Amino acid sequence: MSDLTAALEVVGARWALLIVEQLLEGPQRYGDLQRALGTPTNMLATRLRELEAAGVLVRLPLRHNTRAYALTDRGLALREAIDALGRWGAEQREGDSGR
Amino acid sequence: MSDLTAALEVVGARWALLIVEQLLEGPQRYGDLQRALGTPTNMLATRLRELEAAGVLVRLPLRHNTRAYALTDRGLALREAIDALGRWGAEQREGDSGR
DNA sequence: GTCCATACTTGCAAAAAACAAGTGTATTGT
DNA sequence: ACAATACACTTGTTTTTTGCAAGTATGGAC
Repeated sequence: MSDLTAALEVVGARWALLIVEQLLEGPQRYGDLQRALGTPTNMLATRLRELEAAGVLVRLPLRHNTRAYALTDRGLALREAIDALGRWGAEQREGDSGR
Repeated sequence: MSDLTAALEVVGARWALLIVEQLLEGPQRYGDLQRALGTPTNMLATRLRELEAAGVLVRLPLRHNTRAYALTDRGLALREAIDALGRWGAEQREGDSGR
């Protein structure tokens, strides 16, 4: 199993990288993520559970029954990969006319 | 739609990035990819069609009924992102004992 | 106590992926 | 000429994942 396979097992599922990208802007609550990304609520709940289990993020209890999701060091370390993919995606769109 | 979303629309599907990673080592034939990655054959065919349509790779006819798949410039430009994800995946595995 | 917000869960349908088997074309061996 | 083999796929069918809609649990605010 390659290093890339190992990475994709954790963040290869749909929505996973988008959730991490959103959290790179700072800790956010469930509803914030949902509104920002448009993720179906059951998928968001599932992904957050998996990413927490993988040590990418943690739940921080706020007041009442609310909590914030925040990236761990491991999660923050995805910034480089996310930026690289984002740059590629941007280049992609520049030359769209040709396709 | 963010740049990351644009990128994931092209290479976010299962197997897509693994196929590109494999082709970073040079043009290869269908059977080579299948053996190297263990991809189900119908999925491999589907992904190759999609990646070709997206301009990530091209089919090069060899002799007879064989062809090689080779990355375009756009495909080669994924190297940075793949390397970054691979490095993250490798770090991930170093600290596995804790989970 | 009623209303609202937040953070989910549950049930079901649709889409995607995996598995298994088969097809068409050319090549090699006899 | 004919059988056996290689290559690049396609075609069903089952299983898994995703999406949609609705409902539940908890904690204030009024």
